[in-house]
Amino acid sequence: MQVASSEVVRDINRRIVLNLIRTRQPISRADLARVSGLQRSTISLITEELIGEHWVMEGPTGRLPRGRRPTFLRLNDERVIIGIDVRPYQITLALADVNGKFTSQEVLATPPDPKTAVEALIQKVQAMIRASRGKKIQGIGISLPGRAHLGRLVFAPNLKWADFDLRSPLAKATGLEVELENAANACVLAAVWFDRMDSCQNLVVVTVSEGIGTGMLVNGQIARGLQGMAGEFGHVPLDPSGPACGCGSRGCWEVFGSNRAALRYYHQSSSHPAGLTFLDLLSLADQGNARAAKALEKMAHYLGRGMRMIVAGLAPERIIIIGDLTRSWKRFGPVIEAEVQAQALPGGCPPRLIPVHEDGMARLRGTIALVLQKHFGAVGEAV
Amino acid sequence: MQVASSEVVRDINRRIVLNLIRTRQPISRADLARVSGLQRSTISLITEELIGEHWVMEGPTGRLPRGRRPTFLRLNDERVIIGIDVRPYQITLALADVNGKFTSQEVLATPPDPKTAVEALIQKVQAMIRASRGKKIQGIGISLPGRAHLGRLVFAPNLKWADFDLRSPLAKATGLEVELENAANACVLAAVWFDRMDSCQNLVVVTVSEGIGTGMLVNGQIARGLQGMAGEFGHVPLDPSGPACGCGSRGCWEVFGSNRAALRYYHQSSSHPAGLTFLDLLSLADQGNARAAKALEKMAHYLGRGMRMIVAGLAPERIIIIGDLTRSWKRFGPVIEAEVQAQALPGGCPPRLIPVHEDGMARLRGTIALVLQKHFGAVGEAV
DNA sequence: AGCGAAAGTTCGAGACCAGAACAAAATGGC
DNA sequence: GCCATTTTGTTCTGGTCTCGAACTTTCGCT
Repeated sequence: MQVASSEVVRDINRRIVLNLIRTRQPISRADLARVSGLQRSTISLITEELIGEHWVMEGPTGRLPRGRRPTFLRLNDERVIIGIDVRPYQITLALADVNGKFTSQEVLATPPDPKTAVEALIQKVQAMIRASRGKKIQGIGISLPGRAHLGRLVFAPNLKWADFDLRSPLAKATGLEVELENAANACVLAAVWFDRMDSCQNLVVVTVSEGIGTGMLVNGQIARGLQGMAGEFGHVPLDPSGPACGCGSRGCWEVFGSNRAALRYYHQSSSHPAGLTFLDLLSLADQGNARAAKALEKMAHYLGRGMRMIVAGLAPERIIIIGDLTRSWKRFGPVIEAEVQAQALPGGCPPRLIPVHEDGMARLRGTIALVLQKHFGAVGEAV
Repeated sequence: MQVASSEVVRDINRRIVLNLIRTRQPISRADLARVSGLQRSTISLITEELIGEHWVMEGPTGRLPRGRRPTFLRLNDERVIIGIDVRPYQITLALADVNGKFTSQEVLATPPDPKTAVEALIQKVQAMIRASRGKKIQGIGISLPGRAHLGRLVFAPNLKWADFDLRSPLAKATGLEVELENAANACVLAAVWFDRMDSCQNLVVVTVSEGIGTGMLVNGQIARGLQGMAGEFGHVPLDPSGPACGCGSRGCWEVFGSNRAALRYYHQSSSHPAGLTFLDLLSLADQGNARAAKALEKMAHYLGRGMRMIVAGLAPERIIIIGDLTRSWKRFGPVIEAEVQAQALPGGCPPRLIPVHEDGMARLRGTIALVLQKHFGAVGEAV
């Protein structure tokens, strides 16, 4: 029940204008008025405010067949954001401007416990703050291989960290706002904010690596559920008598459809030296190894089968698939597509499957979006 | 990109006030100011407007230990809504006021084709309009055993109607706005609007009868997905080698967890005259029939197993279960609860299971809410 | 009757947007 | 070179809305 006043009107329109500048830059005030529906006078006042706060800069003047030349506006790239991608074995820190363009990046090994991790991060971030003298840092976004709620890491089986408050110490030591988000959700944010998918109100990201993670956009908002635990489709049992899963159950989707599952299928059918990676398996299959191909096909089949839950339950417009398997999409695509098509009920149309290569940037861009939405996102919304 | 102006502010506050009156009636202007945070002066202006439009009425005056007596405000029950619940074998029409209190109700057999159904409905509705002389009808809400999109019925396997535009002819003939909604979603709306569950932002309704339907509230909004097809968890295969389902797949959740499934389990283990209903089966079990009990337990087990998709995927705060099975909750509750508990991952807390007896009113109240949300719901939201 | 207290109203100030009028800047024809 | 035309961007007025203070009304209590 957030009551509205005049200032709310300005806040709403301000965010609309800021977002239009973000997505259409460079753009003139006159064009902003046309595309937003606000009066030119109002646009002038709002942009004046935004320029005064260094969110927006005046750029070069344009050129038209007739009339006064427009002065283009664009986002001020002096405002930067720190993105941190925490993964089981390495942590990446990066600095990006508000356009999501990265300017620096560094990597460190993931410490075994969260306390030393936070200490290391504080060191690195403070160094970045010193290095980026002059540029205004808007906040820190963190992507996690698990679930965070109110700043605390509450569930991260692949990271062997205990329940820990990550936000407070970082925020305190750096004086910056810190936002935590699940990795798959971060990928959703990246898609919505930087891949021009903001027209799509219902999409799901499925990340496939050691496990399977899902991030959901429902009605244009991230679905987080109670304590941020929504999206754990990876731990739904497809076969309760299947192999044990790290989560305590048996036969979870990720036990059958993850990279690890494919390796297991392969090792079952062929005794091979351990230490084989999933990328090795892809290579083997491409070199004509029938057993490797069979293992991958089995994995693809189960991946598709699990996705039926998502297709039927959420009816998303698109499903974005992220993981090393996209490197061999010719192999996986048709199998998954067939399962998804099989799920399409009469009347509904199946989602588009979009494989996205894992260059490690999706999550990082998501962390940037995480901070951006605080300033650019709709008013009541936590996107 | 809906731009804001002063009028938007009034619209927002107006809806807030209207909703506060709805949920807390009778309530004085002073209390409205206190609870909303708006100034008393503002409340006076808004309530004056609402009284002028006959949304709100002044009621009796209250009594306080000291000071001037407050004049209570309440919703004007002259504004009424027509709710229609379409089910495979019967259609219920009802008239309710804005408080969701029903004043009349009538039933007709479901015609075999949508065209004659619409004609019959038009007749009935026009009669209701004539009968409710003086009262202002706000619109028509319709609950369907299937999915509707843009006024067209697009998926209704249990109703044997083809794709058909239900909205236009009804709206045209009656001059009223017509809203269509899936039955499970209608139950969600009923819970949110009339059962004081508006504090709960994430809940799922599971309806169990011939099939299994689900309605989802995500971030306080109904999740409809592309073409309104979200919520068809009932047609996710739990076992792809299971019995065929009406949807074309095999081994869907509803093939294992519906009333029909329990009857099948029973008939497999004991040759009994056909024509046995699910309620009969419940009675048999209560009378000590071990095979009936076994069949119901199997159904309960699968119901719970399918709910793991919902628990893991959506992490709702509550799951409301509607259907005849709630009459024997002592039998079903523990089995389902066990499965749901098994799905709770460390860090997350499992949803509360709430059995709701199927008195046929949940859907009807949902149809009322469907129309109410047009006037009472948040601004941009389609709840 | 008079006082205190609470409800409800009135009124001026401030924030904001719409729309019209205006100023500025560029093009092209004469 | 000059002026009409066109487009951008600014200024100003009027209207809507909320806030907050002052005010009126209507009770109970002494």
